[in-house]
Amino acid sequence: MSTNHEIASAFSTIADLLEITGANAFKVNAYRKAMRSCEDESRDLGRLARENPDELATIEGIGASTKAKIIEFATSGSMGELEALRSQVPPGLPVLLTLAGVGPKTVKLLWDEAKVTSIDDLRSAIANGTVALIPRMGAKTVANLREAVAAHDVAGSRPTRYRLGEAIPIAEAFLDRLRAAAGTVRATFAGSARRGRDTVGDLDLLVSTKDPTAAKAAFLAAPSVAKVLVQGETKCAVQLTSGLQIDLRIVEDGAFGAALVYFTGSKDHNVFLRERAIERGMRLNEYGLFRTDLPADGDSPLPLVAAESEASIYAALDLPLWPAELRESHGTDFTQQPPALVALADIKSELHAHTTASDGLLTISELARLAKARGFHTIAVTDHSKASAQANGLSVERLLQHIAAIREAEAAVGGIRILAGSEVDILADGRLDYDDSILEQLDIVVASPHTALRQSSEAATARLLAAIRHPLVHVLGHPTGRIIHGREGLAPDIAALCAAAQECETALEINCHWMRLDLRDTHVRAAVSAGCLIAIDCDIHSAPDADNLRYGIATARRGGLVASHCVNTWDAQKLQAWLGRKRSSRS
DNA sequence: GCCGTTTTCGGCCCGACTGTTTTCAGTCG
Repeated sequence: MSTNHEIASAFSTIADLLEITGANAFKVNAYRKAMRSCEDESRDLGRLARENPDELATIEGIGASTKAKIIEFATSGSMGELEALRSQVPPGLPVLLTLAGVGPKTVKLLWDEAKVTSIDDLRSAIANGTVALIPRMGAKTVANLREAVAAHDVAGSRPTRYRLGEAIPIAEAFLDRLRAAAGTVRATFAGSARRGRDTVGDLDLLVSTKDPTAAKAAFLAAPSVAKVLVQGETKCAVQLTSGLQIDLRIVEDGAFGAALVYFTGSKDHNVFLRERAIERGMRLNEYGLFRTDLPADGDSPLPLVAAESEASIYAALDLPLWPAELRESHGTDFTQQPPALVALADIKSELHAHTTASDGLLTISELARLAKARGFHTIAVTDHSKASAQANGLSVERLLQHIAAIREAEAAVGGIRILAGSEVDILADGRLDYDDSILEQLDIVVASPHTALRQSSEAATARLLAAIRHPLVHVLGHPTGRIIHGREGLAPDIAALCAAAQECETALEINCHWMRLDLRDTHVRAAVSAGCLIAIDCDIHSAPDADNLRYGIATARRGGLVASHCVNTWDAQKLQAWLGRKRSSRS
């Protein structure tokens, strides 16, 4: 676990323990906000605390107290406050907060009234009737608790997050159902999926309709629904057989924009918008933006200012419309004009793709036709190098034959530039898997780490810096090698990589596969602020992989990337010039 | 605990649904 995650986790635990002990709710919130900021910070907080501690207080949500705790953790490896709280609360108690429908008040009640200090205690107390004797614990609540404990036994205590590429297709299947329902006007997904986060805790769907009953019925009747969690007039929630929760909000079409703002979040961004509304004598909720500063007129409704579109609401709050992917709290000044983010339609080339020569499923020609069909002017064939034996990596002899085959295919297919390239392994010590004399014969070199992905941060930094600075390397492929929910990957000094990449004009890759998304959003933000070039590539092994582009775009947008710094948006001439320039600058 | 061109003290978003109650507390997003 990275230092940032350890610190975030400590703040999260402090928040949980404070909540159970009945501390001020705003204090609890402050720790939760500090937790999110630590998770989203691209710099290493341990290093920052030791080398430049004053910087800590400039991070959104970090003040004097949390700054001191970060420094304490960085120097001593623990937090006194956390240990003190732990001594007051039985260790098995915070886990109860993960039970569905159980919050801090319920945990405290169970602890005080039934001496429950763990899931096992709760299970026994339900079974022997102790829980039913507690005030406000009716039959229904006890049954819900029993069910929550059973669900916990199946799923484990960790709330599962779902990878974006797993969740989006499910969302779209539900949207198809909703759009087919009578009366539906608009339907879309919102929440963290719309913000393009690499994983989502649940899915949030929004529908505007003239027939709420039909929308609700279509939603609840979906075949993958295992359990209905909530069903009201405007709000429903279900759990799928996979465990994924889907929330649906039903509104009139006139309120679609307000509901979309509310349901897209982030939570912190909603708070920001609502506070800004208050400052201007208005109130923002999911139904619209309303004036509250006019003389009260009995029971008449508040005058509506804006509701039908997101743009109208932002405009009425004197704000430019911010793209969903940037609606997070990173100390962003939302009164400023947002960057013109790179979009799917801007992408004109794919620079990382495999063929049957190594571990891909497509031939060179099939790959080229796929890229051509997408309107790309260039596709790079970058099969694995010899060290990736498990991926049928190419020996030098096979690579040379492959280059010739690529030239032939380019002539045969026509109408698209096919670059002869390689995804060359970066060996553990930073050397590349082919000699320079071989690499020189290629049009493009993507250098990627595939092995030794557990080496130290220092070793990883040195290894990747060597590749970035290598004069024959154009792109650093999936720089950390992480697999979401699979492996952590390398933890290099991202700032150092970005500085070198900017200097050498080496592009850092955003690998679009939803299991990778590497670089991740926080890294892209660091790369963007360093002025780096970014490659957004699908690492195509089979035709459907090309559809992952949207996930890489989402990650790029979260990082604030504009088209001009994304090499895949360049026209063929500019791309070619960059590929050649790197070579000619070789000393 | 954080934050600040009206504030260094006194605020801190807003509403739906559920279950248990006869008006509301707790949870969730």
